[in-house]
Amino acid sequence: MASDPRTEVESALRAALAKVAPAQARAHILVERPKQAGHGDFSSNIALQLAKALKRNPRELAQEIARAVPTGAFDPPEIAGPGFINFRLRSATRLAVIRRILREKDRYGCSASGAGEKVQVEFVSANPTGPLHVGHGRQAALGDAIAALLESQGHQVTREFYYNDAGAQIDKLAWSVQARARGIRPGEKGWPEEGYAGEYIEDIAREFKGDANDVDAVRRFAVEYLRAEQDVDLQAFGVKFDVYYLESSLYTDGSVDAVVKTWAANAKTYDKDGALWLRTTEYGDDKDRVVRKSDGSYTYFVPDVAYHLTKWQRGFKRVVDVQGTDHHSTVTRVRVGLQALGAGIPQGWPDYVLHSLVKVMRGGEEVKISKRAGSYVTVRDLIDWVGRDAVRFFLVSRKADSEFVFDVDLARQKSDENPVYYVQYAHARVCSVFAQWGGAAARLEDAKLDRLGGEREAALARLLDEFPETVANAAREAAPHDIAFYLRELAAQFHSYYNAERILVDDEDLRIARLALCAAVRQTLANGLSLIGVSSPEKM
RNA sequence: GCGCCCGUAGCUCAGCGGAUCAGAGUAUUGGCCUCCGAAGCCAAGGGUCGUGGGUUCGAAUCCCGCCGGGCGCGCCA
Repeated sequence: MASDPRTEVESALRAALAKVAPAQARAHILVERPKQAGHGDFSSNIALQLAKALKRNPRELAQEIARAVPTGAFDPPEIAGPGFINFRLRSATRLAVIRRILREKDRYGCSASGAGEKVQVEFVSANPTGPLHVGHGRQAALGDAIAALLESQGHQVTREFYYNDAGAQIDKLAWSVQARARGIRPGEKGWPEEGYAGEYIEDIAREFKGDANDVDAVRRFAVEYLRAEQDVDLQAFGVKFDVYYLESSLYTDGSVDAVVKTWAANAKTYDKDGALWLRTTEYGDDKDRVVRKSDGSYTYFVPDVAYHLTKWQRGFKRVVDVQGTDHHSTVTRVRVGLQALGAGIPQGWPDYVLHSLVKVMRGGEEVKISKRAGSYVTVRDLIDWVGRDAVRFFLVSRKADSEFVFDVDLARQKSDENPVYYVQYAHARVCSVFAQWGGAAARLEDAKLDRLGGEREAALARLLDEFPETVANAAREAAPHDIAFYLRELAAQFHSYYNAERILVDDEDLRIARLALCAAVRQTLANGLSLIGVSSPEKM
């Protein structure tokens, strides 16, 4: 079976290089996809890279390499600009991707490069002290998409949610609910200091039927209540977790104590001011960190390290933690704490995807509060305002570390100009053409693809061929926004094609060929949308 | 003050292991439905890529300074 076009170009260049410049035969060959169709299907700057080392004029060198390239899948390459070698595929080579997509179906874009390796994506990890906020929404959209991307590359992925069910924040929650159950309102005498003032506290207090004096019972009820509520929201968002990991379990099963003992055994700790300290400065931290406070309790990062140790012990060679940038100081500490265990964990492990916060704009103003949560906009608010698909598409269409302004009016009132509808519409349009055609899909297998000689058809095939490497790259970089941008581009190319050419023409061979191309577009759109958790409607 | 991140069209953002990288969407303006869905297409205007240096044959992209913004700098989580 023929390899894909990119590989053909790479190996052809490699062969040419062996002849022209044997000393550089092992040089890294970068093959790019030119943005302008006029520059062909693939392009390499190898002559520019090697010109200096070989003391050659780059254009002449390029010329020589180009002449030495074995052709077959493409036309003889051309030299352009300062010394680029541009490759134009033969039409049949380029269009072969259509048959590949129709054959691979929903596996198109997948690969086996992950080889079943266990990886974990931890995201959301919201403590059950209130409804999920928009930041959690961004994490849910990012984390779920990153997990799907890793799955597509053959990894065995675990989606995990970690939460603190027993700390000081939870006590605050319990006291707030308890006060509310006793009829005390926020700010009144007897209201806990920095208590939670949202309307949901009142709901929980009203639902609680036990003894309000039993703060443990109140706590259990409130945690259970909020966990259930968060699950409802996550379900509405289309996100499922494989594992919910409780921080409290790390204390009860001895993991936390074990971590501290290991540090001590490794001589990484010392006593000072009645507290126990970890020598994190040995690993580049600004200053040493307290492990056990003078009151005997542990600081938060100890269970954090214990938790990550369990991830390592559970066999996850790659772990991606999705968190807000406000947690970036924990990155160093967790990694350092793991190093100090001497467990053979790599220095840069785990990976972190840190996202900036989301600012919600509506009616030209920033929305800072919601009725239910009090001090912030919730995931539920966003879903109610613009729908799940739009929320998910919007929240993954930006790099994680860029601040994101979520314009509710753009996503809602002008829904026809919303990028998610633009992409979905392309999908629905193809479906509509097929509905009108009414033929059997099997007929597409024999499509005479050589009938597709148009420039727009070539452009579409080129773009379709890029999908697998786009997915692989997005998975490697944990960057779902690449998929969102790809989808918009593919939808644009398709809409343009659709407006320029009629699909259901009288010429049967041409009609079937065009339908095959459309089917490939539809499949690729659906595969991409699925990766970012957005539906592919057949009608809109 | 220190650390990390970010400054690219009016607005929201891609591109940043250098070249074929000045881009998309939106907004504005002008065209396109007796014909597969106009939730669409075609076209125009709009940016010295925050700023000043440096490295390079070549910098939005790499390095340094400065300015502006975000986040973090607890025996809080």
